[in-house]
Amino acid sequence: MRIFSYTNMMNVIATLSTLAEPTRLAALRILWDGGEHCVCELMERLESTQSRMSRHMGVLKSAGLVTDRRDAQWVRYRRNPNLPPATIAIVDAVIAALPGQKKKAA
Amino acid sequence: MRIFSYTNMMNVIATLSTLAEPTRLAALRILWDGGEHCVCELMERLESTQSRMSRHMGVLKSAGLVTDRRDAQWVRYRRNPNLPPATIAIVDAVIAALPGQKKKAA
DNA sequence: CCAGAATATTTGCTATTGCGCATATGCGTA
DNA sequence: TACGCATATGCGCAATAGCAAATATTCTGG
Repeated sequence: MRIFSYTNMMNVIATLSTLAEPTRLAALRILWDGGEHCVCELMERLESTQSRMSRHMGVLKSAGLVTDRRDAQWVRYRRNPNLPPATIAIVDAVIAALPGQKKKAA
Repeated sequence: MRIFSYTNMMNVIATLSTLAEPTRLAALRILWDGGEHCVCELMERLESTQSRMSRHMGVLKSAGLVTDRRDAQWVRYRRNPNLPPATIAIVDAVIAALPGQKKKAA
């Protein structure tokens, strides 16, 4: 396993493994709207634990998918505005594959 | 972690974790052309081991991404022709994100 | 039936991942 | 400074994934 141009292939792999976790994917989906969301909000909406949520956000962050900003006692996370198009395409496709939140039909 | 409509979300997660492995992703990329490829070929091209390659192909298969067919002493794998569009979109995006094999420019 | 090629699978092992719990840290206010 | 809220992190644990080596299985040709 040394032939492919790992240099970059591994970035893709990293992105994929980051996405391949329910809580993380759900969080990213929420952040994908571009807005800011604090850990506490995500925690509530995803019925997760403080430590778990924080940890997962850390993973998303170190994968470069999201950005954080300290605002008083909160930390606001949001979708990294500088993602490479290829990465955006992947996340878009993944989120599109998720079951929608079923708005009521007309 | 019980609120989201897991039923289907987990399928996406499964697909993602399947893709999140270098050897598997590289193999799928090869199979993505729609043609048939035996394990021995993949093994060679990816510089992998017999057991490793076989196992990874098994994972791709049980994830529903590929199909296999026995042909004499070989087993020919190929991209599952009946993938749901959403899955195809994901794999397309992922493969597009991989470093290309650099054809010589004009 | 036998030998050999191509695949699959079992086994034992190591590394990684996700979790909960407890604790630490940053920040605002009294 | 002390307290409380929001978030991060250290730690030990259980489950999972991936690997190599050995063995089993399937099929072909003789």
